[in-house]
Amino acid sequence: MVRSDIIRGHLDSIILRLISEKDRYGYEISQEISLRTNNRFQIKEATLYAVFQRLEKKEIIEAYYGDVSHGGKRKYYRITSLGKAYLNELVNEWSEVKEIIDLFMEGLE
Amino acid sequence: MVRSDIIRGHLDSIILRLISEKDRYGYEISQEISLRTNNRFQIKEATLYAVFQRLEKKEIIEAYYGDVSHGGKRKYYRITSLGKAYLNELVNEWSEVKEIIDLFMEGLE
DNA sequence: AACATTACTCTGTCTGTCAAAGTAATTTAT
DNA sequence: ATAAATTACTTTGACAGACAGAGTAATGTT
Repeated sequence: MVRSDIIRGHLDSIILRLISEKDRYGYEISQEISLRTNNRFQIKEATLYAVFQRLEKKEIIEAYYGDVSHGGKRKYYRITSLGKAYLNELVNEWSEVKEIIDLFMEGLE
Repeated sequence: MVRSDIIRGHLDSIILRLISEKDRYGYEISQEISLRTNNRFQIKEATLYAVFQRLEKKEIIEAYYGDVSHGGKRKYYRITSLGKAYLNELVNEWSEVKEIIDLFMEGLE
């Protein structure tokens, strides 16, 4: 299980990526992250909803209410065009971050 | 220039790596980071000295005073054996983090 | 003498993450 | 039928890491 303070700062990217594939709701995203990472990383509920608030405020995502199929009322999020541009930036930033940190981590494995 | 909140959490790794090469003092580390990253990343002074305090408290590094060659009195840091083990963990953690984030970022470049 | 550079320290602030506790609806087990 | 589990979202308060800004002090340059 990876420490969350090491993933810190990349949550926007992860969540945005999932929403960019298709509209999703919170609980679904949390499940999907656990699934895709094989439980090597799990996002905490409080964190997830804090990210939503932040991204919605910046108009990177927008919300609408969906079905009440299993349990509580689902709140879906879709990515805006601003959000798509932002995600693109984040992807580029990630390659640069990898390069930079690798500069220091290489030769030690 | 990479945002610092995206490097956040990796500063211990970067700094420890530099100290593990040879004993170093703060100002030197700050210069070395700028140099190696070609100014794509610069550590802020306040942050650097905060990292030192944290790592010293955990007995991952230890300090001693050195020359007063150019300007202020230099405070050198060396890595402890505990620190070497810790750095090793951090290196492994970094490969895992890369894998995990890449899971989400791939197919978008 | 004045200024730039080297070198470290401290205080207060901001932001992201999270634990904990709560609300509410639906499904499953007894 | 009803208790328990699961699905689903929200809010509050706390904590840790990063940083701006201001300060101290010695040496080197003009």
